[in-house]
Formats: sequence, C-alpha cells, structure tokens
Amino acid sequence: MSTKRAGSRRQATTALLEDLPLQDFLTYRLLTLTNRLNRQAKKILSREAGLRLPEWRCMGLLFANGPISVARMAELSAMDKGLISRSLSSLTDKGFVLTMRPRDDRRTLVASLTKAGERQAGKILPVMRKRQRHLLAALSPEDRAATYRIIDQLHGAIDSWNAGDDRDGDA
Amino acid sequence: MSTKRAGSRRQATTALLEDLPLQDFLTYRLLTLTNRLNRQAKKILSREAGLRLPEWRCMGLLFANGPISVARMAELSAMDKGLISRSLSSLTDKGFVLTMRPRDDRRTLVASLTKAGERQAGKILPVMRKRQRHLLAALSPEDRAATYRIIDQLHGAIDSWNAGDDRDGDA
DNA sequence: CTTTAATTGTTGATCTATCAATAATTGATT
DNA sequence: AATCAATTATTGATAGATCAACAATTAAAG
Repeated sequence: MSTKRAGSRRQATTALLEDLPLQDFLTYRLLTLTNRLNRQAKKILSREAGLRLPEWRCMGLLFANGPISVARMAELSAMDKGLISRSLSSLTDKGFVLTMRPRDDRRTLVASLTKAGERQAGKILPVMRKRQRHLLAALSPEDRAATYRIIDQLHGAIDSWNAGDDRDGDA
Repeated sequence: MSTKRAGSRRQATTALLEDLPLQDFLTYRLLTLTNRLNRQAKKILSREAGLRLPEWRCMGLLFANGPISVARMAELSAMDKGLISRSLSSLTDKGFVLTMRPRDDRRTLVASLTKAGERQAGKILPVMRKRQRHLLAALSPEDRAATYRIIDQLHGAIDSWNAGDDRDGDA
C-alpha cells in the first residue's frame, strides 16, 4: 500500500538537481506512477470485460473515431503498429472487431467495432471515465490545467534532446 | 517525430470530461509520455553502457543508497522483486554487482556495486542527470514544483480508488 | 511499361512488467 | 523443541512494448 512508496519525502526543485537522488528523477516518478495506473486499468479490464490493455485501447479508438486503419490508430494513440495488429487479431477472434481491406488500397486494413464490440465499449467507457474523473478530482483546477501543459512540454523536451542527440529518435 | 503525436490540440479541463476522447485520458497521455521516456533512456543506456533499463535502475539505487537488500530496493524503487532479482543476476555476470547473504539472516541478499560497477555508474549518472535537467528545464518553475505535487496527488487518487474498489490493489 | 522507391500491415525477437508458486529461512506459539 | 506462520528471494508464466525484417501493394521515376 501507500506506505511502500518512496515518494514525497523531498520537494525536488532545480536547486537540488546536482545531487538529485535517483529515486527523485522525474522519469522514475513518472514511471512508477504509470506502472501503478496500468496495473489498475488492467485489473478493471480483466474484471469487467476480459480484455487486455492494448485491446481496450484499440476498442476505445474505434469507438471514438469510427472505422480507421492500423496506421491511423498508431498515429492517434502512439501505439506500435505491431501491437495494434496483434490486438486487432485477438479482438476479431473475440467478436468485437471486424476488419476489411478497401478495394482502392489493398495494403491498408480498416477496423471497426461489431455490435458486440460497441456494446462492450459502451459498458467499459463509463467506468474508465469515472476513473479519469476520480484521478483529476485529486488535483486543484490549476494543477489540472498544468498537468496537460507539463506533459506537452516534456514531449517537447524529449524531441529537442533527441534532436541534439543525433537523428530523430522518435520514429 | 513530434507531428505524429495526437496531443495538444485540446485543453482538456474538467468541463469537457463528460465526452473526453480517449486520446485525452490522463492515463493515455502519461502512458505515451513514459513510453517515449523509456525508449530514450534505453537508447542512452545501450549506447553508453550496454545496460538494460532495470539493470541501470538497480545500479543507481546501489550507487545512491549503498549496499541494500532486494526487498529494500523494491521498496525504494517500486520495482518488482522478481525483476530486481533477475537484474542483479545479470549485473553480477557483468561484474558490476556483488552479492552476499548476511549471517544473521540468510534469507536476505545484500547487493553492492563492485569497483567496476561504481565506475560505470559514475559514468552514466552525469548523462542521466543532464537529461533530467533538460527535461525539467522545459518547465516553468511553477510547473516544476507542480509536477512532483501532481504525481503525489495522483498516487493518492490511485490509493483511494483501489480502497473503494475492494481491497488494497497495490501490493 | 518497367524498374525503383515508399507505404502498410504481419511476424519474430527481445526487453520490460506483473503476478503467482515455490524453497529457504526466520519468527512466533504452544 | 515442534509446529505453524511470516519473510525473503528465485523462478516460471503471461502480458506489454519496441524494434527490425519481411511480403504485399501502391506510387514515382525513368
């Protein structure tokens, strides 16, 4: 439980950066946070629907965006196309997804939800939204706004580091 | 590269939560962020030292905290003890870590860095610190302070969700 | 038209993360 | 002491994420 975490005993500010202990590295902190979030989501999904995390993400994408290709799904979610491909396979087996190859470009694969898939997504989504609300409710309005800004700025920092590093590094 | 991300086209605030698109779920955003951060760290480590991510985390823990047990490492880093165990094995093979079982409790395994391990950690740490500085430099002082606060508050939200859910859910 | 290049999705390999089962040891109860 | 419970680390199984190699198809160049 919470007492097991190493977290908040130090307000790590820039001044401390010179000897910032590893446990206070921003990357560490974010990693342990998302690991816990993933564990939680995983538990919800297996309980509610017998779905795996990337499967649910695919269903959510299709539910929100309608029938789209694997490439488009990767673009929207930053998921790996290989992972998407495998997830769509298993979702097809489970009867939640239906795929087809458009005549005008037979390389692309367009996926869409079946009726059962829509029912399933409609059942899970409220739980997930409730969870999002619960998470965001823990933050002050200022921090809520700051959160998305911070995430975007960190993406920018990753970009610029990779750029200086050598070539792209994100693709 | 950056144009591939779906991110910042929307300032997701509480008001929008009712139909928050999946791509703007906080958990999504954090996940794609940490995935990118991990990719980056992985690249740095394999280039600089031929180390894997959890291996480096173990070395960093030992470098910062001195000789400690597997359980203590798990406690400090929120890593899985199994993952730590395997990492220590490979680090021992690589000559960076040395383990021993104290006479007073022969269940526990205490790990420490070898000279070579310390050299290696001393070589990597500056790069990693530089990266942390680079990331934090992208944020305003207010956002920097907010970041750690937000992370801690989200941990709290996870705790309370899990508590209401059923039993613990973190252990 | 034909060759070459680029795009799209699939698959295999490897690493990361989590969980559960186990063995070894220690601590507690009787 | 002897049994039972708790702790510690290891191992196996499975899911998740990344990368690279590949085949099929389409687009571009000549």
